[in-house]
Amino acid sequence: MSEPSRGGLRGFERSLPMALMRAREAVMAEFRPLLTEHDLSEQQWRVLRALSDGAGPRSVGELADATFLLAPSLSRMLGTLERRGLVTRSVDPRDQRRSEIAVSPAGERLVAAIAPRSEARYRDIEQRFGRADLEDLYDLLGRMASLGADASS
Amino acid sequence: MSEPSRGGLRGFERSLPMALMRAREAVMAEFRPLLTEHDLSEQQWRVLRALSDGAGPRSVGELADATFLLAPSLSRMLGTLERRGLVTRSVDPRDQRRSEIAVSPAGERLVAAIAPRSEARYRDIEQRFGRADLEDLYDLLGRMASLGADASS
DNA sequence: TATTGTTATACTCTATAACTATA
DNA sequence: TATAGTTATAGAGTATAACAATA
Repeated sequence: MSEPSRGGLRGFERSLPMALMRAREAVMAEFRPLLTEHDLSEQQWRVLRALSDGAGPRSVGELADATFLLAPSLSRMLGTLERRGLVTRSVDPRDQRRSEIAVSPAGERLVAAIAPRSEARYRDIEQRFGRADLEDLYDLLGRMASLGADASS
Repeated sequence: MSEPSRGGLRGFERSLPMALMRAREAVMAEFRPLLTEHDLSEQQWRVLRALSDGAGPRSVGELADATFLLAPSLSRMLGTLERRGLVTRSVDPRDQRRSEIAVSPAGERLVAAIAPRSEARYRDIEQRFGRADLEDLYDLLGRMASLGADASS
């Protein structure tokens, strides 16, 4: 039952990055219109979402790690979001090299405006996909994400 | 057991797009060095991989759908890959508006050079992750990808 | 001397629209 | 008149390096 070899390479359907991308695209198709409506790119939404996580302000570096954005991209984007009044930047008093990034009240209102409709989409997905299967998926994805965490080679 | 509401929004760890992205980044971290070594971007590799799928030549539109690239991006990229001698473009005789895109022999050699090391990474992932769990993951991802296929609303 | 964040630079990809040539 | 592909254009993100301020 192993895949036929095509130049020694598995079929495109068995490419793990592609399988993850196809699933992500299908999910994003549910959410993207919501973001477009509020003039937010996926990346900008990742930043706002990370900052609304309840953990409070974060440094640029921490935010970059959490959102998979490079520091220079993030730095420029924070300028844009700051000019739109959605986030604030302030110097960390304990280490003046650091910036503390936080969501502004206007940013919180924007997130609060999107949240209920986002959650409605989640309920819809959960209903169509099945709650238990969704839990399994989160579990497997979490394990896959931490695969390399202990790689020694 | 439901997540605490943060402005009505689930925590960042329970974001499905982010869970998919974290998993994909972890997987790509295994493969990216291999591509960089051969001066291929992720997107270029997707195209070569799709074309090496055993199904033979494809139109630009079919390729765009398969790789999640927009036609203009793909069109420019095919020019690059053609100049590098990795793909060929020829007019479909039955419909002269269409281009038939195929991998060249040099492209096949490049894929064949990458394939064994790629497959070795897969074996490593399968070993660390577990074969059965990997099957489950593929299965769930496939179902998630086809979620919207029958959406009526 | 190392780290944090920003700026500089070049390139790739995204996204939309306009255009060419076929159908 | 519609479709397939390309070209044009603007903008956003990726990636590296260089830089300023601070530690």
